[in-house]
Amino acid sequence: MESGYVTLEQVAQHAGVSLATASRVINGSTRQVSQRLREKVTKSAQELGYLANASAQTLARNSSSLVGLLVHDISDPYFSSIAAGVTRHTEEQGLVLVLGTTGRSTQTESRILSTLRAHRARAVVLVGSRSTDEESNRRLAQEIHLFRRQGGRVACVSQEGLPADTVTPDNHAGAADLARRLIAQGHREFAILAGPTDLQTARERLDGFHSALSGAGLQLAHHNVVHGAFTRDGGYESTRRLMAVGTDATCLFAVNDVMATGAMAALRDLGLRVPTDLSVAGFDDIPTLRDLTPALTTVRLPLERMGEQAAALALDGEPTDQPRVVTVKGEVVERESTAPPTR
Amino acid sequence: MESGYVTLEQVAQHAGVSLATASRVINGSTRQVSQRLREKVTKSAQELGYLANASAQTLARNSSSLVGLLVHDISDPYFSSIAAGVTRHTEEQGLVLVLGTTGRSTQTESRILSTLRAHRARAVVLVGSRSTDEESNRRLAQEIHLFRRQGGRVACVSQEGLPADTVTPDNHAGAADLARRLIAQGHREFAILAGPTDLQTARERLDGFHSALSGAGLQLAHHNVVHGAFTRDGGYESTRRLMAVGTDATCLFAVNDVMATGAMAALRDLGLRVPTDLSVAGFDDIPTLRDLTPALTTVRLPLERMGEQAAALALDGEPTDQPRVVTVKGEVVERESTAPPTR
DNA sequence: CTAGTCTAGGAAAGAGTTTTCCCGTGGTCC
DNA sequence: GGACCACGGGAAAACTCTTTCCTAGACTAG
Repeated sequence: MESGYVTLEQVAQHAGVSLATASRVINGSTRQVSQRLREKVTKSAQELGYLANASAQTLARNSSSLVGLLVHDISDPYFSSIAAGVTRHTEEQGLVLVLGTTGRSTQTESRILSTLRAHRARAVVLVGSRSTDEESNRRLAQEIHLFRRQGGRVACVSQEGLPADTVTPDNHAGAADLARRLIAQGHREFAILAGPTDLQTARERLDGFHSALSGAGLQLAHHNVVHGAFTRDGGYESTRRLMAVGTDATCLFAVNDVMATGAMAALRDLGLRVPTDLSVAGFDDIPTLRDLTPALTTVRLPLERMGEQAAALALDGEPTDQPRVVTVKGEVVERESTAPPTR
Repeated sequence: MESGYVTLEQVAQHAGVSLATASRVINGSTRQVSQRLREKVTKSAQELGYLANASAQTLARNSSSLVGLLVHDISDPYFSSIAAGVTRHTEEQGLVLVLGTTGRSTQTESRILSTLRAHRARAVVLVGSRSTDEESNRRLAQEIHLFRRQGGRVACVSQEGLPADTVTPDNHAGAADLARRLIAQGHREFAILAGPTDLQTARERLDGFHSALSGAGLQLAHHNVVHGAFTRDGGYESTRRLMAVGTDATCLFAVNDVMATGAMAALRDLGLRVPTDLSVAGFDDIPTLRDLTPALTTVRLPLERMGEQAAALALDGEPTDQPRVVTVKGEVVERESTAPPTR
């Protein structure tokens, strides 16, 4: 009681039983322990303030209660929403969540993954779109393989293609739905903030939007597609570039909400009104951004639920041989940031 | 290489040295190892793909590389901003961040704290205002004491009064500064969304605002102070209640930005314009909310830096006997959500 | 009544590191 | 040349659990 730690041995001694018995009582193993001893042990543990040493348990069991969560940037509301879902699920199960932020560096990602491996983490949830760079995908797949071989489980959010269970939004369909709704509003000329060229999610959304336009017999002018960072500032900057050369578009589609936010700020700074001068639409429906004015027309994704589902894929049930893929449909939400074109 | 894990013993064998030597090479202990053996060991480790078992290390060293971070709700941008700072600092040091979300329950908070204790976490950063409930504060202080006794270090953000290093915003001064600026704009009648009654941060901001008003010879009518949840929806709901009974205020101060966001939404729904019909001010200057329109007048806190500082307090240097307190000044940022009153 | 089965308890063998302690070698100083 | 020291290396203890294996006793069946 006095100094430092109370060990199970001390509890056993205090209760007058063997170490084995004490262990069986405390963690409730398969083996039975008589009511009498059971009480003695719990009472002793209580009195001494015993707290099991988690690393010793991990070492002995060769399996820990750690679950990893890898995101690009936790202060981005997209990631923090998903993180909230993952946390909820892990905490319900009494597991411990380890948060790793990669800052979009695949190197950091691999490093953290191996740290998790060192900790014998039970599972890891990878969030954030993969790049289309083959080399780094291969390296990541290798790390995942190692993680797996040690008995760890892996689930991904929004990055199909990796050898792991995945919950992914139907980016293509969502963007196509959105495009059709915008066309229905009367728009014919579109500009797109397409994000980075090497980001799968961004590409799928671009493709989906594009194919719906084609389906409606509309062209997308090359100069109306602007690439840039997948962030608020990326959206701002891309919009400035777009408007600098000028555009004939009546509607601007940013492939995610944070970019759309940047776009709206840029337009405001340029003295343009949304949606009067230009309609703006996004993708994700980030909860924190719902209070923007004008409210953003976007494609709603149940981000928190997606996090929960990913955690469930990684933690519940038995591991499967074939990677499972849960596809989440996005739902178009029309708000004030888009309106029929005035010209 | 084939099955499961590579242990240090295997590395030692492969290199033809003792376990002790291998250990000394890999972790770079105080003891010297000859260049010759050093190379042999690193080469073997490399070849075999050795990765140290973190729990075994923790057990042997009786100190882990885990750092805890406790927040109320990670999807709240206030917390995720701070979390970003904490992550940055911990990852720089090669430490592993454990994220716990308490959902504002002190019980959950204690539970997570003891889990961290079980893991021999090196430090923990507690974020989020303490309640003014004495009983739960006492329990928390007790947990902190236990954590400390095991060699763990504790730092807090925004919750002075606990026996731990703290970085805290100067809520009183910030709110008072804001009040004076608003008075200078010409406002005389204020309404306040004061948050929960038992939240220290909320109370300090209310007090600071209030004392600046008194200093200017202004009264704050009782019916113009509304209490409610510290969240966006709390702000919305409080505003609805305030407006339902009617107010003579020309300016509404919400004690944090997310509440202010809710307030603006409520006013919009009521058909009132900000700032024409009513000015609105907040506190925190949440980065994600900077794109609201009208842009929010608020008190800027360097949230990410505060997170870093807290992590630094908990990790760098030697533990001190006396709790250190770092006070962060907030800076008033005037934006479009406040304007001189029109009546 | 004996052989066989089941049960609860304990001793001890791990799990993979770190670290202490011991030993031999080689150098330095009178 | 002997006493002392510094240094690099290894054997083994320590860290705290879980779990296997063993044993003694109780019970059941024939």
